[in-house]
Amino acid sequence: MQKTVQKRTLKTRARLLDAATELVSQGGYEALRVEDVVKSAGVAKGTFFAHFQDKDALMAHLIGEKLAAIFDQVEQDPVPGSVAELIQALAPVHDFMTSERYVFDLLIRYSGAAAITEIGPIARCFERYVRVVETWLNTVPARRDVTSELLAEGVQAFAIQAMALTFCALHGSERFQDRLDIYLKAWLTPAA
Amino acid sequence: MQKTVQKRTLKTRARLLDAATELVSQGGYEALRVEDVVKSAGVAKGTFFAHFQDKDALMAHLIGEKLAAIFDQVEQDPVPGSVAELIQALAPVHDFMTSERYVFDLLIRYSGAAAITEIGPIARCFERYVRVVETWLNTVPARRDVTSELLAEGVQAFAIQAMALTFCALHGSERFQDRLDIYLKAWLTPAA
Amino acid sequence: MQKTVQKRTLKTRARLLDAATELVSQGGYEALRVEDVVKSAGVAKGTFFAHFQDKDALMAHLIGEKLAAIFDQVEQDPVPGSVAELIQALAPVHDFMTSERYVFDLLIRYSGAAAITEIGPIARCFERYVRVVETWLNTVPARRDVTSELLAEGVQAFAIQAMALTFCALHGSERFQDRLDIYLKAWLTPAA
Amino acid sequence: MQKTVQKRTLKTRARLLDAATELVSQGGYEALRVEDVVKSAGVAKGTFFAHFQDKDALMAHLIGEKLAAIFDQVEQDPVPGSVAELIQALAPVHDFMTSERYVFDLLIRYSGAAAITEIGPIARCFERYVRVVETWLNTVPARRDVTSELLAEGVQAFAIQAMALTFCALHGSERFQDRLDIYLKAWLTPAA
DNA sequence: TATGAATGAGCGTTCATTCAT
DNA sequence: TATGAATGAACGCTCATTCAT
Repeated sequence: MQKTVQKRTLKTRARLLDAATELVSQGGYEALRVEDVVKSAGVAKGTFFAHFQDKDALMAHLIGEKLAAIFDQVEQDPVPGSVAELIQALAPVHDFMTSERYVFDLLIRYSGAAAITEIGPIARCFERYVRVVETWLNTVPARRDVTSELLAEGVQAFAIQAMALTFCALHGSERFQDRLDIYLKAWLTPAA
Repeated sequence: MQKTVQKRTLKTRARLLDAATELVSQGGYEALRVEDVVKSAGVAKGTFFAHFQDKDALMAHLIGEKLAAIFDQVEQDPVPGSVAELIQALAPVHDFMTSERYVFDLLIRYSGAAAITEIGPIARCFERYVRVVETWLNTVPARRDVTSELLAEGVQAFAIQAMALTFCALHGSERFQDRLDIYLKAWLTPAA
Repeated sequence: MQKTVQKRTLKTRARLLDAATELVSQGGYEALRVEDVVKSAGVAKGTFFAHFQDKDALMAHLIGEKLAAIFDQVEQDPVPGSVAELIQALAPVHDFMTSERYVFDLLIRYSGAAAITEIGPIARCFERYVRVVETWLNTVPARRDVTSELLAEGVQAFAIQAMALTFCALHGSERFQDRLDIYLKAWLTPAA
Repeated sequence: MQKTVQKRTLKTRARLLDAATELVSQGGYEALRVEDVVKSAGVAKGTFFAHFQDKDALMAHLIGEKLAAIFDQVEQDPVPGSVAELIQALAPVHDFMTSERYVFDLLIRYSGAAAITEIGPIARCFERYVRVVETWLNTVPARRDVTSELLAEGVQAFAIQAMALTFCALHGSERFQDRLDIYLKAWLTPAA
């Protein structure tokens, strides 16, 4: 009996997520409204909040899920052997992160966001970002005087910096990848 | 004739800003209400929106102004001679930036925010951040194989990274300055 | 389940209407403020707009309701037996219609106003006006060469004409009823 | 010197009227904004109110002017010899009056409107309407047991009734002229 | 779990009109 | 006469979230 209930619960949750995903694919993340989600899923508004703490939780779930899928793909690609290849390998991640100003802001906001007990899906993605880059640094020529983890965190910091400047009228025209390339060469390359 | 008009305009604008500043000093940025501002300034609501595009524009102005004042102060302090001193010198800036979650979010949101034609006050502050650090790098021991500007941009990137983690349940407990210290030592010190 | 919900909805709507009616009785229609209505009804502003498209919709409802009540009363009065008595019988209706310039304007504006699918409450009242007069024409001596409905529509046309002139500086002094009397005698009386 | 001033005054007034007329021809009466008028005329807002009591005064002027021009034309057309021809002859007037709901409402509102000392341009038009029809009634077969003026006023009343029903969802589909034809035949024709 | 009406605080807007210069 | 910044009182709206059923 409990299983039956759980099944129904999961089904409702799935319907909400499906509806939300569909709506996002049509109008983007920023325009997503809880009302539209529940209408599209065919449930009542209250039901939504029985499944998600709040709208941000849904948002984080959707974006986290999407990023996880992107990382899954990225990790199947060939391992980069140079800074340029590393940037290229991360391109799908960065593209998504800058696909909407709203998405970027939310990612930053939740970059470290975690409830006290549970790590949020977005925080997990940033962790994964670091983990993946850390692994790649075994094959990418880089300085060895600091830990790979620190280097990877730096890559993330520089990527965020470059992405932020993408949205800036002053620097928007400069290419994101070119900028990141300069940053990462300086960060990763051992000073001769 | 034109001057007369401008004088009145400037006076009204000043009254709005003064009122807002006073209110912020009492209740913080997040709690600021447009209605309170106009009431306190003794002007009509319509007048507010004749002076500021929207509430965010006022917010950006206030925060930009505040940061400018902080930089004015910081630039009068002794020039730092080490990474540790550099972090210390920037402390007022970072403290303000992390004083309210709301402030940090708004800063990130408007970090590159600028209408196509005019640079926003916050974007200007981030520029100044880089400029100031760039100057300091003349007296702080740092690698010289890349431009000071690039190094300064990196300092900003790492500071933002460290600040973002400040708000994170996972890393909140670690001291912001310790984290930044590690980052900047790795970034600025020439890899042997 | 559906019934339960409807009951609450109806109750809220009734509270809004009661509050509005009370406020109108104190300060008239023109002075009615949405904010006062919701405050007095003890509901949220958002709730108001969930029940009424906009302020005008409430206004139309209130005025329609009031007119309906007046007609209810009028229809219980003795059936008129002459043009003079007909005018007298309609007096409560005309009095209300000219009680406030605002009311008259709104009546005209919504006299035919109806969403494409639903007939507005005011349009319904104008229909009722014709219906009632039509009935009376059985007992009021009048020409019989045209339908009673046509005659009744004419009575309405002349009443509006006379009411409009009531608000006119040129004719305001002339008595509404005298003017209407002249019109209706000419309209209803069979030309000898 | 006084003449010079007057000339300038008239010029400014003319520019305001020209600008307003042009804007109306583009966007209709309802959408006309004082701000657009002054901008287009190249004068300050305050200047507008030095020339027109208020916006309604401009509106009344514009519409009155337009109607006067229409009557000028109408009076040059052949004198009607029947009810049908009378309706046809008035068609340009009625067309304009129903061209915009806003125009119709304003006409009704000011149908009798006149400041205590000066008759408004719209009131004048309604007077002219009656005068013109009154004249025509010499050549149109009509009852003679009441004054032509009364008959003409009735024509106006029925025209307004028919126009109002034009805007009504219930009767909008029925043709205005057919309706008016029925009304006027009953009104003008001596009851046998 | 599900329902969905109700909440609620505040933002942005409107735009004719006024008034000090 | 001309100027145009300022007025001002509502209105309409937003929309995530709550809660009684």
